[in-house]
Amino acid sequence: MSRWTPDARERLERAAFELFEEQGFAATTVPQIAERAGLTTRTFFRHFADKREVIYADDQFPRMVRRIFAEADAEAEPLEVVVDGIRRFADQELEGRRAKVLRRTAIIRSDPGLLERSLRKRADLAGAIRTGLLERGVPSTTASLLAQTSASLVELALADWVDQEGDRPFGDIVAEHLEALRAALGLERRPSE
Amino acid sequence: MSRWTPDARERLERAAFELFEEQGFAATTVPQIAERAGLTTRTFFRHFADKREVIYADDQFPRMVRRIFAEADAEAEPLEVVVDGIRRFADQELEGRRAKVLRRTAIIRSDPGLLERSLRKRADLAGAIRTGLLERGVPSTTASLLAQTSASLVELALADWVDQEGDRPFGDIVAEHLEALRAALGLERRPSE
DNA sequence: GCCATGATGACATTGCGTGTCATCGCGTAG
DNA sequence: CTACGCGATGACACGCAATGTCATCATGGC
Repeated sequence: MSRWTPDARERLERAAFELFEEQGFAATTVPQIAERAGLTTRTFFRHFADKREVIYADDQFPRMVRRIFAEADAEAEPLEVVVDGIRRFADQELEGRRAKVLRRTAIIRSDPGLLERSLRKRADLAGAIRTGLLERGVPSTTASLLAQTSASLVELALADWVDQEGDRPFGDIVAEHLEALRAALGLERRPSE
Repeated sequence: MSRWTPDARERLERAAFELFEEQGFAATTVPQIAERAGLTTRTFFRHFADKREVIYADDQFPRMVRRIFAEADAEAEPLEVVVDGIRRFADQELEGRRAKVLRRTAIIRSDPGLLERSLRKRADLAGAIRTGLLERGVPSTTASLLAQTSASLVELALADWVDQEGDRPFGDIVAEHLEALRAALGLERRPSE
């Protein structure tokens, strides 16, 4: 095929994960990652904007949000669109990836800089949901609040899903947290339909 | 007094704000800030962990959270404690600072790195609220969700308060957003549609 | 067979952030 | 009054992240 083996990006990602786990994020230099991947430092930065981004190389949230709004029932309530969409996506795509998510989470939790970056990913998720809601005609303030709420639910549910002893489905955890939030806000549960 | 003029930190903060507004955040170097403040680069980093932190030198949120829980009615509902506390603090301390908040907000919005840092400040706020709620005996999940919700309300209300044409009180905006969120989450009262 | 394209290498550069030691005024013990 | 420790700063060196720029060279279309 090419002059170069064509999986440069994947090799960089693999090398980075390995080194971060072996030595820690801060102690790993970009030249080290590049060397293990058989590439140069400059090439690393052609594939990833900075050293932190390599951790999110296979971030699934943008794809999730696109699918959620692409498959959404036109009649459904805004929040149901998002929560049901999250559940469907998680059942199909997240449950089989627990090991990889665990690896990434452990690395992120070990470094303040990566924690900060994960907050940007959370904000990006909220922003994408907000955009989707706006396109459905949801008013701006409501869209922002529901998007932030959805991101909070995902964030907290993901942490619980990663830390749990058992194997409760991610979607169930999200749904339970939503009910807990409704209760804390003083709202009644919707009558079953 | 001291050998040195005793307001090094304040001088650094002033110099940084000026230079960020004159040249932009990215185009301003730490040596420039230090020079304008009559200090050295090394001293800058003794007062601020990094170049971004200088923007938050007078961050009021930690103090706000301490006061909220110190003055909280022991009987009040968790969410009311937080929202009422925010309103009281904002009425007393925020309304007079709009000009300064506007300056900071403009700088933050101009730079992706500062936006990312502001997300950490939001997370710190949520974490502090969560801790306060836990100490009041609120269950862990509820405390996390209410803390995230409170942080979202503050974040969005602050943006609206900064961008507004008029001068609606910050506390009123928070309260309105909370009602909007309740409406968006409470699906049980829907006569039609 | 020639050339545009695109990915990579090689090299230089800027600036953030840190470690380390020296300096020097101040307060305090003796 | 002197000596000493303390604390803030200066001076200097350094590693590394991140970017700009030009060269290289296989591939695929013409």
